[in-house]
Amino acid sequence: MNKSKRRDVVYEVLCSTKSHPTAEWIYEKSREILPSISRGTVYRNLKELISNGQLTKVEGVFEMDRYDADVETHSHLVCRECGAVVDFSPYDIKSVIHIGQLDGFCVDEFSLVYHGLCVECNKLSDVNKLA
Amino acid sequence: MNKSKRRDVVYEVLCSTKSHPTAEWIYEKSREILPSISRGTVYRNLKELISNGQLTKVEGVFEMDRYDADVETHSHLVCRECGAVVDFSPYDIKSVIHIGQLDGFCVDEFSLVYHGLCVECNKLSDVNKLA
DNA sequence: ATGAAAGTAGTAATCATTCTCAATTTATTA
DNA sequence: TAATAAATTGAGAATGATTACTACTTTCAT
Repeated sequence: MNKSKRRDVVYEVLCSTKSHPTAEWIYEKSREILPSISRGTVYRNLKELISNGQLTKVEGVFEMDRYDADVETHSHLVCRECGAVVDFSPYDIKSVIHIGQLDGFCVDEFSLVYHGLCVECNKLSDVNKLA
Repeated sequence: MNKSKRRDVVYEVLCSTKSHPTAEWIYEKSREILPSISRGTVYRNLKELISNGQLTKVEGVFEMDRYDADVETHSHLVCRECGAVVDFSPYDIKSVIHIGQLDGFCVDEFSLVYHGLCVECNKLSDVNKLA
């Protein structure tokens, strides 16, 4: 990866917020710093920074993709009304569901998705390792 | 809601599987039963069935929307390789993360999103109730 | 049976995202 | 320091899932 002013700006803009912004928001903010930057460049660099492990896409929160420079946490509190997305470090799901409360949020729904390999695909990947 | 053959077919097609299909898949299957049904009709009826509480959109799993006639469960196991989506009734997140195993799946990532109202919006909705 | 409301097919429009490509910038090597 | 190869970019076209529109059909309460 060569050095690139545009990529640096995209990354800095994302690091400057905890709001889990959309690509469009990142594009607008980046233009305040580099007015000539294009949407395509923002999208491309977001992708490259993801492959490079510097940021992640926040899935399952809104229709639009959202990005996060915090590559560690994977849990979020989402306000249905104003759209605020707040990071949360999350394990005790039982009590949250029971109490319906988390950090002042009134929680009434959750979405939990586990990602991995199913039995079949796991077998196949073992075979491929041997080959 | 009037009765509608198309809506019934869309609903039956979705009920016939546990694979959490896309709208396109539902459209193809529905055409096997009613060849004249259109994509728009499938999308519209999926939406209406959702408002009517008969099915849900599965969020945060893939790029495309997926639908599920099981309106109760909210947790899924997703295979990164073949795309299989398996229902799971899910609370003990800690042990899953620790063991990395669930129903034969090799789990290496999860995504947990809590939905609700933030403090501010909760206050506002209280105010509105009084008014 | 009849008229209003609900539903539909087909197609155009939308809109976030990706792709294309000629031009520019960066890195490498002579 | 050239010169060449590789990476990056802007602008705009293309994509593709979903939604909107519209003229026509069906449903249903009276």
